[in-house]
Amino acid sequence: MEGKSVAARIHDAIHRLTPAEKRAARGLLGAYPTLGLAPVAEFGQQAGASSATVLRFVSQLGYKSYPDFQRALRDELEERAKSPLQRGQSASASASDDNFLDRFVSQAAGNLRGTAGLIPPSEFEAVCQRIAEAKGQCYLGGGRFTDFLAGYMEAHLRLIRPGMRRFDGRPATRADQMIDVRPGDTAILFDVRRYDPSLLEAAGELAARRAQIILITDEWMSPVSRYAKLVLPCRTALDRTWDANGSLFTLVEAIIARVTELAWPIASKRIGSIEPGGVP
Amino acid sequence: MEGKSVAARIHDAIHRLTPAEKRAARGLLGAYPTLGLAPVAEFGQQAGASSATVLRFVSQLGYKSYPDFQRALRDELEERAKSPLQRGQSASASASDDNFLDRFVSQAAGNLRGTAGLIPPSEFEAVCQRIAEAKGQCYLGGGRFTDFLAGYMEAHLRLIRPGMRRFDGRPATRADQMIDVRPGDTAILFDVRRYDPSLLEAAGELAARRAQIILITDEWMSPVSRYAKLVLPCRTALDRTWDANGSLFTLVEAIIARVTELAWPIASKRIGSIEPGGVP
DNA sequence: TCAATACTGAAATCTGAATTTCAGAAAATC
DNA sequence: GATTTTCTGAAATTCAGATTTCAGTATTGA
Repeated sequence: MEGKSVAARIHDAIHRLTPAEKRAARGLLGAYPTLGLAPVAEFGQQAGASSATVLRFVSQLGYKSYPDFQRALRDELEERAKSPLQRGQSASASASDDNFLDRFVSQAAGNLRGTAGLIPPSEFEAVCQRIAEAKGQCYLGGGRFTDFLAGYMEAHLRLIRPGMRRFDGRPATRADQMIDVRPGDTAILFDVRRYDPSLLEAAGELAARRAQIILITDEWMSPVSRYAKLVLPCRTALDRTWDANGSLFTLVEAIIARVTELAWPIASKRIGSIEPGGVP
Repeated sequence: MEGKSVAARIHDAIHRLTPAEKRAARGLLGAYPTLGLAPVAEFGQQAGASSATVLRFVSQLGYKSYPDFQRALRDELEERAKSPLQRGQSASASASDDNFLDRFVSQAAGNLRGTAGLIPPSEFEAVCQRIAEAKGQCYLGGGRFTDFLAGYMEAHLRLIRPGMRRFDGRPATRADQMIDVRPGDTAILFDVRRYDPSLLEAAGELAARRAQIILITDEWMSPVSRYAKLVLPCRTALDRTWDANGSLFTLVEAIIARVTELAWPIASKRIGSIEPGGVP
């Protein structure tokens, strides 16, 4: 009884319902689930029944209160949003059936699109400008796996601006590097679940030293966000055991590209001085 | 101003928001639109802000009350439910116009799709099986930037199978590690342009020692392919100065996922012995 | 036709959620 | 480093919406 969808409960209960209650049921099924998320009075009006009737209807469904019923609807909605395959079953189902790579890739593409929706353009822009300004030092660090993203990012940004530094190795050595951190410095941290406690600690220390923290994380939001000035959350969910960090990687590349654009006057000189052939 | 989606209003307003209000904004974007349909108190708690802050956030968005804001969300939801087919075009058409991140991301998604088309399923499968078999050693290495991909891949595969080794550091030290290579070993090499001459050299050496080379490269095909048994080319083209390696990264994750699947009987034991909590 | 019963919605009540206030904390500015 | 300003959440207040009551209306069965 507990884990049943509201729609299913309606179907179970419909024969027990009185005429006015049935109107409520029909109304809800017709505008599902939005009508149920409205206040009782509106629900009633839309469905052609009184508030009292709607309430009786909801209680017939087995919910002990109207808010309780609404919570169930919200949970359902959330559930549906999370599952990656709610639309286009025919198209994607046939394509994905046999081919692992195709299926994986289309999920990754979905995460990418989701990420673009999750990050406000102005937030992205603010991050890039902060990096391109090249004021003070810019530190980078990540967790067990994400550390490689930090490394990749550093390898690129190093070419573009001075003052890039990476927290290398284990928490122990981190403390040494902290002493150099000064107010106004920037720190780019990567943290996805399961979130790294030592990184949280490091973030606290950085915040205490007035460094501005840029956090790149997943949709469940690392606790580091507490200390971060700017947060870029990425969609990483996958229908398998582990999450996928591809969206973080692409975000990193987007940042690199944008920062390069912004800092071009300086960057072009730096790059030119390294690669005598010039820039392709 | 009237007919604007809530998400759009958030994007407009986000730079005016205070830190705590931004937490509310991100919380909502992360669980859109369900969180906004919950009572203020719950919204606040979920997003890590107080009710008062959530209210201020909502009013920044231009709604004169919380119920008013919720009505807007419900209307949007209803709208979306009514027209199941014309999602996307209005959103993506206007978005790609001015928005750097969206544009970048949609190119990256295109590369992803292109990559799936470029790689024959059988080739992909062969690579994964080769790795999952776990016969002999498996070496990893890459160029200046792609080395981080090798690192990322190793960090994961290390959990799944024994015998993972990474070529660390500069060409000089590489020679040392070569002496351990035996016939039947596997080497996974990453090489995108401009192709790394030292990697080509290493590949030659590996081939001479009868190691089987798996090459992950771009669509212009590294010269290493000369020595490789299996080649996975990825689309990396971009309409800007540099190429994007996001598709390589996602390919790496796809391989990891598939290998995990194939090697599950062994992998689950290994992982269980490291993380006492077991696999999520 | 007349009870007897079930159903319904208007109005009263009452609970719980939205809103406002305010004092302390944090950040920015000088 | 001190001062001003802004930001924030806890607590008080207000208000809207959920719940209950009850009288009127429809329905059923004799």
